[in-house]
Amino acid sequence: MKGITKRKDDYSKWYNDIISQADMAEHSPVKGCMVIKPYGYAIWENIRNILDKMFKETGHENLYFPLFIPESFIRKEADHVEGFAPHLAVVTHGGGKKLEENLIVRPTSEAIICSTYAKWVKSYRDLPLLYNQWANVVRWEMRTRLFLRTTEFLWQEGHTVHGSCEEAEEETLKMLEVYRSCAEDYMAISVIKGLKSESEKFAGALRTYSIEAMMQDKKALQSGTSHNLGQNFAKVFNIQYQNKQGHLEYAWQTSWGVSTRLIGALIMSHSDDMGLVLPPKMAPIHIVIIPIYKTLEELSDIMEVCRKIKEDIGIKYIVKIDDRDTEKPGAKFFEWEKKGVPIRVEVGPKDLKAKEAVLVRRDLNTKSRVSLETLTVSIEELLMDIQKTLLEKHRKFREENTFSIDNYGDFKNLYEGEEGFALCSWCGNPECEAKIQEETKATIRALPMDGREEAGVCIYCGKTSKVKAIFAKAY
RNA sequence: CGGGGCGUAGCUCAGCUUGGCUAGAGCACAUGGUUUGGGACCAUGGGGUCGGAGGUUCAAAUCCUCUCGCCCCGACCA
Repeated sequence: MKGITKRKDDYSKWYNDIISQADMAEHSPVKGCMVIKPYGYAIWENIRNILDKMFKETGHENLYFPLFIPESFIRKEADHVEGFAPHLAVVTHGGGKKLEENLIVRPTSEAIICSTYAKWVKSYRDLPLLYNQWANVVRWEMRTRLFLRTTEFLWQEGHTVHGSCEEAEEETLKMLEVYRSCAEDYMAISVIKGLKSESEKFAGALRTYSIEAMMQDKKALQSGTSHNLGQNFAKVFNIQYQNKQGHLEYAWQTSWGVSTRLIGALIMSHSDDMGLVLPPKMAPIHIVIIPIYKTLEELSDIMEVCRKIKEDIGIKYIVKIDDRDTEKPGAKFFEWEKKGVPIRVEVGPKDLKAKEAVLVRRDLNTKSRVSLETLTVSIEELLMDIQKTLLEKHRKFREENTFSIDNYGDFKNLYEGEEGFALCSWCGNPECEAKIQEETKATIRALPMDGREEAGVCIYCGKTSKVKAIFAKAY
C-alpha cells in the first residue's frame, strides 16, 4: 500500500504512518507535543463522551482546577515529588518579572486539589466528594510518541474523598470497572484488570490498579489507572473531617485517569497494513457512501439513492456521502480505508439496475451485495458484527500470546524471541522483579484480579509464592 | 544523556564527494478539458531567505566552524 509501512517491516514506522495517513495528528514545533487534528480529536471526543456519561451515572460531577500549581504544594508529598520531579515543567517568570515562587505546570492535580479539598471537607456529612476534571497535563519525557507518550496530553482525572478505606477501595475498583467497560464495550480493546506491583504503582498511592492491553507487537500498554490513595495525601494536605462521634479523622481518597494514550491503544489494537481500523462505537464516521457514475444523468439518479440511504441510516449513525468529483472511486476507497471507516457503501449504475448496493466492511475487507430494501437493517447488523468481531479478535490475539510459564529458562527464551504476556508465580519480592527486568526487559504489568491467589513457586527465586503476575515488555 | 539518521517547495527526496550559468524531480495545490466499479490523463500555472549564524572564496545548497531542531533505537516514564 502506498504510504503505509508494513507492521512486520517496521512497527514504529507503521504506527506513525497510520496516524499521518488517517490525518489524526502531527508533530508540533515543540518537541514531544502534538497537534491533534479533527479526525483524531473526534475519536477523543467519542472516548470523552462515553466516559463522561459513565462518570455521571456513577455519581460524579465535573469541575476544573488551574493549570499552575505552586512549587511548594508539589513538594509536600515526598513520594509524589520523587515520582514527578524529573518530569516537571517549571514557570519561573510571569509578566516579565521573575516570580517569587515558581509555578509548576500540572503533571497531575493531586497537590492542588487536595489542598483545596482540605478547605471543603469538615464533616462526615461533606463526604463523599466525587469529582472529575477534564484537562491537559504536562510531563517532560525523554522519548515521546504521538498519543502514546507526549509531553502535553489530554486526560481526565477523578479525585474523590471518602469516609473509610473500604469506601475508597470500592470507588477505586468501581472506576477501574468503568475503564474496563469503556475499553472493551466501546473501544473493542480486551484488557486485563490488575493490581500494580509496589515498584509500578503511582507515587503516593496505597494501591494502584490498571487495565492492561496487548498491542499487536505483543507489548503491554497500560491503558488506564485507578489509585486508592489511602490517607497519604490527606495527611500531607490535612484533609480531616469530624466523624459521627465528633472525632477528627483523616479522609480516604482515590484518583483515577485515562488519557489520549487510549487513542494509541485503539490504533495498535485493530489497525492493519492498509490503515486505521476503528470499531463502530469509536468511529467519527460510521458509513461512507461512494457514488459511482459515468454521466451526469447517472449521477443524479445515483445521488438520489445515496441521499435516501443517508436519510434512513442517518437517524442512528453518522453517514458521509463522498460526492467529490475530483477523485476517482478507487482513490476514495483507499482514503476512507486509511481512515478506518467501518462500512463503505458503493452505489453505481449496476446496483441501481439490480436495486442493490455493495457493502464493504473495513475490518475483514469483504464485499457483499445487499438489496436496497433491507439495506438499513443489513448495515446495522454489520456494524454490530464489526464491533463484536474486533473485540473477539483482540481478545483472541492476547490469549494466544499469553503463556503460563513456570521456569525461568522458558521465560528468558520468550523475551528473546516472539514475546508476549507471561503468566508466572511471583514471590512478591521487588528484588526478583528488578532482576527479571534487568535480564529480560520484561516487567510486571499487573497482578491479575481473577485467580491471583494461586499458590506456586516464584519464577525467579523459587521460593513459595501466593500470586500470579503478568509479565511483559511495556510501552 | 548515549548511539544512529536527517534538515533543500505543503510532502517525499535528488543535487553536495569534485564550489560555477536562472536550484531540480515526483506527489500535492490552482485553472481548463477529457475521465470515473480499486490510487486517472493532458495542458497551463503558483509556490524556495537550500534549518540558522559566522567563515573561506571572484563565486557556497555544496567546503570549514559553531549552533538550533526533528525522527528512530536505548536508559526513564501513563
